[in-house]
Amino acid sequence: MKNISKEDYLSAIYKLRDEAGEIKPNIIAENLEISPAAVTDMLKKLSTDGFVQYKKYKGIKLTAKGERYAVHMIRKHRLWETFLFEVLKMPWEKIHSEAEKLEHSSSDELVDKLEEYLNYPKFDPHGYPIPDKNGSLPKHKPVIALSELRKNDKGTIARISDFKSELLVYAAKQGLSLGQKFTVKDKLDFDGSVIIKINTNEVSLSKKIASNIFIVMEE
Amino acid sequence: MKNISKEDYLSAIYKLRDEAGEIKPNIIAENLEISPAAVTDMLKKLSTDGFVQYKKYKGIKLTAKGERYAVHMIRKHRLWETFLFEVLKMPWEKIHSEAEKLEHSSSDELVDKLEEYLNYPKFDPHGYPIPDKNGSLPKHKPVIALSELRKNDKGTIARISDFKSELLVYAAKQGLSLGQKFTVKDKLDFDGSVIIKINTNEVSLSKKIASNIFIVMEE
DNA sequence: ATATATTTTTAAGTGAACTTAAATATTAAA
DNA sequence: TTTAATATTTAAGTTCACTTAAAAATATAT
Ligand SMILES: [Mn+2]
Ligand SMILES: [Mn+2]
Ligand SMILES: [Mn+2]
Ligand SMILES: [Mn+2]
Repeated sequence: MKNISKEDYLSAIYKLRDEAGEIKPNIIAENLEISPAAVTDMLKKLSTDGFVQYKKYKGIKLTAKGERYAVHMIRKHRLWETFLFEVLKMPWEKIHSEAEKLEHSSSDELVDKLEEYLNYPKFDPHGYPIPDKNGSLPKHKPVIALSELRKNDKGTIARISDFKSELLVYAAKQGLSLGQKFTVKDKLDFDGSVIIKINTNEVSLSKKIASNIFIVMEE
Repeated sequence: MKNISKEDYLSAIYKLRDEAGEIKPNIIAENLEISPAAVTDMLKKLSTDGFVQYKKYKGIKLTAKGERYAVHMIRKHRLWETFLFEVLKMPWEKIHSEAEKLEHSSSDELVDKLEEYLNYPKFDPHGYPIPDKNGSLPKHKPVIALSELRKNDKGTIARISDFKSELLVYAAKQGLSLGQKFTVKDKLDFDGSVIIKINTNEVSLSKKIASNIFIVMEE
């Protein structure tokens, strides 16, 4: 294939399915920051190429081939992120957009060597699982959005959405980092914001922010 | 800028100037493996953007701005090559084409970190000098093509053209590697081929091959 | 159920980087 | 110096990934 644009569509569709369930052209358009018309256009191409199943006005679904390709791209992305963060020590909030470009410019051979060099990491710096060469994801405990928790629930931060660097900067400033334990002190009915306690600090997070932070519940 | 194609034109023009002296559209076309018409097209754009000085049917020259940009791209290219070879241990003959893509997909910040991680290398794995952040090239002894030497001349291999992986594979197989010392045993008037002695081995190289191997003469 | 709003698709058009074929300049040879 | 060969440019057309505006389908609200 080797086509930046198509590759990003496939990753986006794959990721949106996990998050949003049913995938509609509009969501893809928003996600990729392009017009809905462009999405329709591309869906037709991806469909003729056998990467998605697409009937107009009906749903969008990756084919087995499309899914394989998407996972493959996600693998590249996350391995690059890990390299940039762990090895080059680039800032947490910059690695995503950098990897967004590198993923399209590196051969499988290169990425496999990178994986080896990084010693087969299982999660990227934002907590997302890294698919292996065969496309299998590492086993991990189920994560849920922090916004789903209720008062007095305890958990550990496992993942933070990486698509907006502003969120990452903000999260870091609030002391939210992967592996951090916390307790939900309160949740406001009014606007859905949550107050959590991290160590001795209390931090208040808007509903939108809380829904972009994923955690593992304490049993 | 951020435009793969334009970036490759600029590097090509810069490198061709060193090798070929006067730069003509045809040479660029050959080098980039595109039609001469495409070159004319692009030269107009690069000219309006102030990267080259170009009057039709007259010569082509990089402006100061164009030269800065070209050196900048070459820096990225050579640092990536060094990383791929030294750190990831990718094969010598594959790193060039890989770097050819990566150079367009990495920010300055990333490349600066890469340089730091590599501990400020001065030459890439094929022996080309790596420009520093300011665009200055490291000091180095003058290199000349092996094809220019005469019988009994002695030298050290300092650089091997990287644009054709076949040449690199062949060179390696013949025992030609950077830093290798040799003596010219003979040079045939007939076809310009040279016979050199490396350690105890005698190797015969065609004129074309010899002209792609650069050496430092022994004083 | 009908009207209204929203989503999706179609239509038409753009800019970038190419192509091939034809026209025009330049350079080299007779 | 006229002719022939070669190099370069122009012209016209293609593909890709977009755009905006309008049309059509679907979803929602009264
Ligand atoms: Mn990411
Ligand atoms: Mn991308
Ligand atoms: Mn190279
Ligand atoms: Mn390149």
